[in-house]
Amino acid sequence: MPPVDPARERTDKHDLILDAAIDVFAEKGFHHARISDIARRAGVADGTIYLYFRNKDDVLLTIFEEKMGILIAGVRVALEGITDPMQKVRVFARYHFRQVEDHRALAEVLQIELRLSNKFLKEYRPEKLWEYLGVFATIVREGQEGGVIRPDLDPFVLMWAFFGALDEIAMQWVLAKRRDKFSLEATADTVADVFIRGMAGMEPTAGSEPSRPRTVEET
Amino acid sequence: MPPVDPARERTDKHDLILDAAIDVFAEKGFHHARISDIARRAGVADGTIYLYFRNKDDVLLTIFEEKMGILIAGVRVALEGITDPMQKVRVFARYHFRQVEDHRALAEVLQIELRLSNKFLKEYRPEKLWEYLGVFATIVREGQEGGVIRPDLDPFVLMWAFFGALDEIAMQWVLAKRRDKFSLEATADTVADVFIRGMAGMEPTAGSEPSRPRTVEET
Amino acid sequence: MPPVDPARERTDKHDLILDAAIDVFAEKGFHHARISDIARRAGVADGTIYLYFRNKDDVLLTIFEEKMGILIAGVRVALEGITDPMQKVRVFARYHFRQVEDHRALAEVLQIELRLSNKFLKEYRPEKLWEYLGVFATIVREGQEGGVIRPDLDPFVLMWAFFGALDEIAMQWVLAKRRDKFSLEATADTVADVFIRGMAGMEPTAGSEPSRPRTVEET
Amino acid sequence: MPPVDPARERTDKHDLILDAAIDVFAEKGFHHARISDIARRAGVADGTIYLYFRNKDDVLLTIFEEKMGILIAGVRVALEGITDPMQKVRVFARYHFRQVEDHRALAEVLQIELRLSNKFLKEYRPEKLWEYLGVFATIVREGQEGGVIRPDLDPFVLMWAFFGALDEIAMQWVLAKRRDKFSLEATADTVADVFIRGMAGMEPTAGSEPSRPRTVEET
DNA sequence: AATGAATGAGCTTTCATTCAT
DNA sequence: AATGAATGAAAGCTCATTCAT
Repeated sequence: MPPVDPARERTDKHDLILDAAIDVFAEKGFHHARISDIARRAGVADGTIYLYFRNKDDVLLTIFEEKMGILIAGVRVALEGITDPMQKVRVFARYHFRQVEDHRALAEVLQIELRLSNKFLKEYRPEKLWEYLGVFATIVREGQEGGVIRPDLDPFVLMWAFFGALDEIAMQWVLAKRRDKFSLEATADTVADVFIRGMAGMEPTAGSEPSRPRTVEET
Repeated sequence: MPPVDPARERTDKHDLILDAAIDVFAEKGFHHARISDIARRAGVADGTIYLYFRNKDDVLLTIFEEKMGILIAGVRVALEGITDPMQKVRVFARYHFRQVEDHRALAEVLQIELRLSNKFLKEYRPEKLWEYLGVFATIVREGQEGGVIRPDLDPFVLMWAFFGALDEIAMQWVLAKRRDKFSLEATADTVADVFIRGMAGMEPTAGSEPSRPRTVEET
Repeated sequence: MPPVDPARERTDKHDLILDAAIDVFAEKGFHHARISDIARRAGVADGTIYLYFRNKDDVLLTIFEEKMGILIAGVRVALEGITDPMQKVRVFARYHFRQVEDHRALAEVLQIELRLSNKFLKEYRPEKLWEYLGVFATIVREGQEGGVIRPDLDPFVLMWAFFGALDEIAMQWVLAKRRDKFSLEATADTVADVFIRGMAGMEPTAGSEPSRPRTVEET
Repeated sequence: MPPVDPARERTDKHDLILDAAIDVFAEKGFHHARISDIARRAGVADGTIYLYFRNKDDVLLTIFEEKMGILIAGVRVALEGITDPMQKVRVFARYHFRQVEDHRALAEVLQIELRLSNKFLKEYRPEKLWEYLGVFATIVREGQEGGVIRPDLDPFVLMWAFFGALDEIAMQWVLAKRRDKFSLEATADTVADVFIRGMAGMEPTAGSEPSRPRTVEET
């Protein structure tokens, strides 16, 4: 008699390995993580990992692909029904930090290890990251079309800047020895607030005119 | 001045190795870089590297320590004589990107490789990074004391957010296949502008108004 | 006769696997051939192979045993009715090369792979090979008794020499990129001719004189 | 103070490894031989082997190249001053067997393991083997020009046949449990004798005319 | 009988580090 | 100080074999 649901069975082991890998990668880093570490934590034999993944790199990439897919779906759900772009920015920030808080190990892996891949797995294009960040870029564009965000700002620059801000803060939170040192939720509001005001529309503060920024004197 | 001075001689080889290491790390990544690669590029024997550095990690850490020291000194010089905190923010952003542009290999190493070293992240305290960013936190605090930055914003959160924004954009610039795809200088202004407006108090001080940021020529 | 007979069924799968193994061994070599390759080519599951054979070595050995058995039976049939020992030599050579030509993959396996297995060489006694070659030794002995082959020649030495000659030429033919480069049949005559003359007694019997060997069309 | 002769020093370790490899390959076969086996026997570390050879294959190929070079030089010296082609054949056979006798392990490696490479290292052309055998082909051609060897025999076919005969006998000698079971020297004479007579020239044995060889009846 | 998912031992190769010269 | 040959630990991956179904 076969298992109740072989597909489910397979999925279980696949996921089992991925979850073990996330923990191990987060703990020791991708390069220091051994396949045998992942296997042991997943409760399978070393060779079994190669039944589900081509190699160690493939494990990392699959983590990225699958987990980012969930993240993207999640942020879309979180934004559903919200019409105010500025409110969307706040929700995005909070959602991001919520995920970091709930999936600390995953956050570590995605933040740090993936950059390695991004750079060294030459052929790999992190489409999923672009898709996730594209959600933010779309918010910005909608805000610009709605007149609440200045149209002269490049959505892509804002996208990277916003993500970089969130990412760096998440990193510091992850690295912090006392994890409760600061509240990610409150921080989300701070960051969202600064960006919202910074991107905000055409009504410039009264009585001020931009100064020419001085050129930086090179050292 | 003849190069006979032994101390000078030593320093020369020390720097020679570090500069070679920066190039090699940037090219192949820390883990794929071999000591023999560095030695060959520096024109010394493999063993010689161990006369100047404890091990491979030490080479990376020393790069960080020494180069961040220079970076810190440089940003202080760049900010000298500027009194307006908002202007300082702009200068900081421009200075940061100028360094990235002028020292691409170093930027790659500091941005990516350093984060990869778990040793670095979990045991090593990057005091120099804190010192560099502390310059920005001080700007914020001065702005708050001067009433041009809202006092309810946490300078540390702003510091990490600002650095994260700069860092992420620098990363994208470094990763971009066509390096001239977008102007880091214009982007510096955009990011600084958003933060300046975002952090601004309700009663703006004259001269703190951002300049028109130039639009990035497509991603 | 219906194929329902279980014994017959078993034999079918047994042969199916052996034939698949011959192809795979010839293609990739014994060591590079995977059990799963053989299973796939035979259209059975990996595990099924272990129902018919003890292990991978056993597959190779069984190929040898069974195919050599057929070879031996075949050469005996080919020699049937021939009385002249010298003519038998010629027939043997032609028969051998005909088999190589008709069963190229099998020839490759028997020639090359079998020798590689140290197990085969040092623990296994290739009785079947001795039996096959024994046919030739018998021819020689009969020739010596009949006075057409010099009695001072050791039949075993001649046996190995003759087989070695045939085998080496077959190997070159198998390895040749252009398989039609030379005719194995003509070469069979040349080799047989040299051995017949070389072994001939001083007072030749009529009819033992070799035919003109055809010249090989370039190497 | 450097070693007396660094080149000599290097050569020593190079040769040390090759000689160890010959023994190990002969004992366990190429595929079952582990690099660590070779290293242990050579008295060096595993990694040292990779300072002198690219990989395991390269060790085998180098054995072939270098040892065949010596073999070729040796057979030429052995043939020096001999003018009679038939005598040359005898000397060649004796020389070959002498080498097998004196370098049993090497003979095993060259005979068996090399065929694997020959077949599977697709790009590899065993030029040295052709060069060695070419010496024999030349003898045949000279004999044909001198009228002592029938001109209708293809020198290449004879070359492979002769080598195959020697090789097979050498193999049996190597495999024989009682190594003194038969004298290679006497056997050399037998084989040479058969070939010499078999190849011999235009004076056919009196009173005999070649019969048409019957066509082999296929099984 | 048949399956094929799972196992885990086995081995080549790399490269940071050492140390005799 | 400098060299660079030598070291040897370490680990990713393969694949013959097993066994629960």
